[in-house]
Amino acid sequence: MSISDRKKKILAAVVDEYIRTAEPVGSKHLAENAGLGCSSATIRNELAELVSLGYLEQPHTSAGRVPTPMGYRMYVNELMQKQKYSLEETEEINRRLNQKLQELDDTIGSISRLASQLTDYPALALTAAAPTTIRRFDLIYVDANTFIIVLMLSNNTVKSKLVHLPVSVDQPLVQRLSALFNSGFTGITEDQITPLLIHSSERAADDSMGLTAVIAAFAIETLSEVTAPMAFVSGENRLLNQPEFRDPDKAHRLMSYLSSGSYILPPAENGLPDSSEVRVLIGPENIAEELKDSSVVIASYDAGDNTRGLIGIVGPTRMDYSAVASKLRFLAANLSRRLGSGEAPPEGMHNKLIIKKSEDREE
Amino acid sequence: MSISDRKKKILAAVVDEYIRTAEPVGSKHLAENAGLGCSSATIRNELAELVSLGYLEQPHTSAGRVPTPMGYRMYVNELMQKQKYSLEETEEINRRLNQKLQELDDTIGSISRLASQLTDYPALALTAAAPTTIRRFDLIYVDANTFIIVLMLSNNTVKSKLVHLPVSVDQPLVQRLSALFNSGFTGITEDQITPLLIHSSERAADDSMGLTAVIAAFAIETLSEVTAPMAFVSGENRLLNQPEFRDPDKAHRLMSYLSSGSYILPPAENGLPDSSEVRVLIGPENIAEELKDSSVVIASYDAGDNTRGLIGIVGPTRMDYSAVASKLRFLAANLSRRLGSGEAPPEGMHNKLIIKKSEDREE
DNA sequence: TGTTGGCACTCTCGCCCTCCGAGTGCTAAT
DNA sequence: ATTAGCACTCGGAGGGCGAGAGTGCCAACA
Repeated sequence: MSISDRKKKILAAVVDEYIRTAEPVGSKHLAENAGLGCSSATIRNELAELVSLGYLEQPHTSAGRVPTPMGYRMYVNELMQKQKYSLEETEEINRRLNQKLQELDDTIGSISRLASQLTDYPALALTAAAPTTIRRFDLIYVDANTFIIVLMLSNNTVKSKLVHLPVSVDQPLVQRLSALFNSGFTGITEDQITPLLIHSSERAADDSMGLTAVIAAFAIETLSEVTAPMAFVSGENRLLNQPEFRDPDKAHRLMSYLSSGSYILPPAENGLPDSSEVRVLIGPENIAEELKDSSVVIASYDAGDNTRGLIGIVGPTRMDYSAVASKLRFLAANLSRRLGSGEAPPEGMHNKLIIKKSEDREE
Repeated sequence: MSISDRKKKILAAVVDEYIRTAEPVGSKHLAENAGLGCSSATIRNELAELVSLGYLEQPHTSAGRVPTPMGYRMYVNELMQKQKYSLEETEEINRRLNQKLQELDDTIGSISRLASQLTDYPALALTAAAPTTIRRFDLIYVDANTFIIVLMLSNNTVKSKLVHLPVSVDQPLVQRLSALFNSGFTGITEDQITPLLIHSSERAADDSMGLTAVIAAFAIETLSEVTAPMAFVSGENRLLNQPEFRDPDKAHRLMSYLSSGSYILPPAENGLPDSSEVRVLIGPENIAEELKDSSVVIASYDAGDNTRGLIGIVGPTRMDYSAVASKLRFLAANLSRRLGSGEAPPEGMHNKLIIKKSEDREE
């Protein structure tokens, strides 16, 4: 069912105003400021209808109107004007994105921090699990009791580890193991590394000291670490800026849910949506009980290596959807461009001589 | 100046009770529950004196007494009874410590999370900067456009990185560079890697493609990363459990200070105290304005490699000093035992076949 | 001299009540 | 269909009141 054009205008004005002020908005105020050419009485009539249609509600008789989740939904779907960035803002975000990405480790954490700083809401970042294999295996002999394991993974990262041994090994054994793992353990996923495979390798290498097991364990651990979905939340405390979270208990409930790191996305979103579209989950549309009266805005980006990452912003239902959505869209698009696309990730920028470490944190 | 024995008992009782209830404590209540054999009137007299001595104060006439920072200081220095753990608790902490340390990366984060969980206050973890050098350099040739840099550091960790090149290199060059770096760049600290050194190496290696600069940049970056003091905060939201932070603004101020990651320790503590003693900073003893009416409990531990780490707990001045201090002491002692002590860190436990990943997060 | 019970006093907190104003719904006029 | 006017409603701020907790002081007592 469609509603009149003027109703839409009024609804949009109500949502905009409520987002700005967090206070129920009345007919008179609307008539004066919203610039639609009619009097407060007319608007009152329209408002009454919007209430009975379910788009608005009144906290109590004779307070102004407040959008319902359905009202927000309509706003997000049809009425919201997409925000464009000025050149300076774009510049600013880009600059900070660059800065963040230079701190190459903990990328996911930086992204979520950046998103939170930009929007002034709590942010979360997730990465999906992606099947990863070992592409290359190296063992570096250091001394009789020490060697280094170096794994090059199919996602073009390298993991390494120092191993101290209670027993001593000789260089030939290390080389033998290296060759063996390179042929037997590359190109397979974590669950293909079976005890059987380990055992047979052990015999093939003539390894009586359990080295094989140690190396295999590191391989398994590394793969499971890389494969595991990761979650990161930051800026939880920004919730306290929002009037709807002035109640410390309420704030605490949501904050500890957020930092618990266990999000439940609605089934539809579960597979980390492919499109670079921004999704909005309003109040009861969320599955998690703790989010039932909050909203979440999610964007996904191409993290390279067939993986999609996800950035989300959490806030009250009265969230500035327009601003948040466009910021998230921008961020996701840029991340995709930088991280994603094809086999060879743009290592280029890491190769440059980057000495200065940026030390800025939140605020 | 020393105070009478009974005054001390009473002061201790007041602090204990106030820590428990967060409410001013009155003479009658004290007479009935604190088990010192005298009447409320006597206690009133003593309380009045304690007030004039500066150990206690009254929020207003005819409310109970509340400890002043000076009162807490006395409590912490002399009156507080050190809490002993039951066997089960010790067991429990040990179990979780084991679990945490198995997730070998992000140790500092895990420690702070664990501390926060144990105490139910926000926790922070810091590591001091320690001079670190490169002990060994390896370059692994992958293909004409790709090689891996592997650095073994003086703190017995290994860092590695994949480098993609726009130009192609041959294996001999890579080997030449490897040898060169091994002789020229090991055993020196970050600031000894000068442009001059890089330049002369470049010529020595006959490297016309700037590879030397790339590798040197990684060395510098890695060293500065490892050397840099790190900070980590977790459980900020637990502040909201404390009645003194029911005011969202107050809570927000402190929380955002905490997550800003810039602590200022009093000069005395600045060098990360050597002793494994636990320090308590009460209210105004803190330098940072934001901490003036909160307290911080700090313990330091031997993180190996001549580095000391620091764990801190932040809470209201009415903090359960006794419990927090003993938990922190226990944690620090255990960490020292596991991480610290001498040249060869106990890698042993990492060598074991650890496959199960623990997935618990906060709460 | 130190301790105790008694008593009047003080101050906060929670409660209720009232009043004010913003905003509504309805009706009659345009 | 829109508007102006009007009576009505309801939440929130502000003021007054009473209860209760806790004190300080005093006089009596060991």
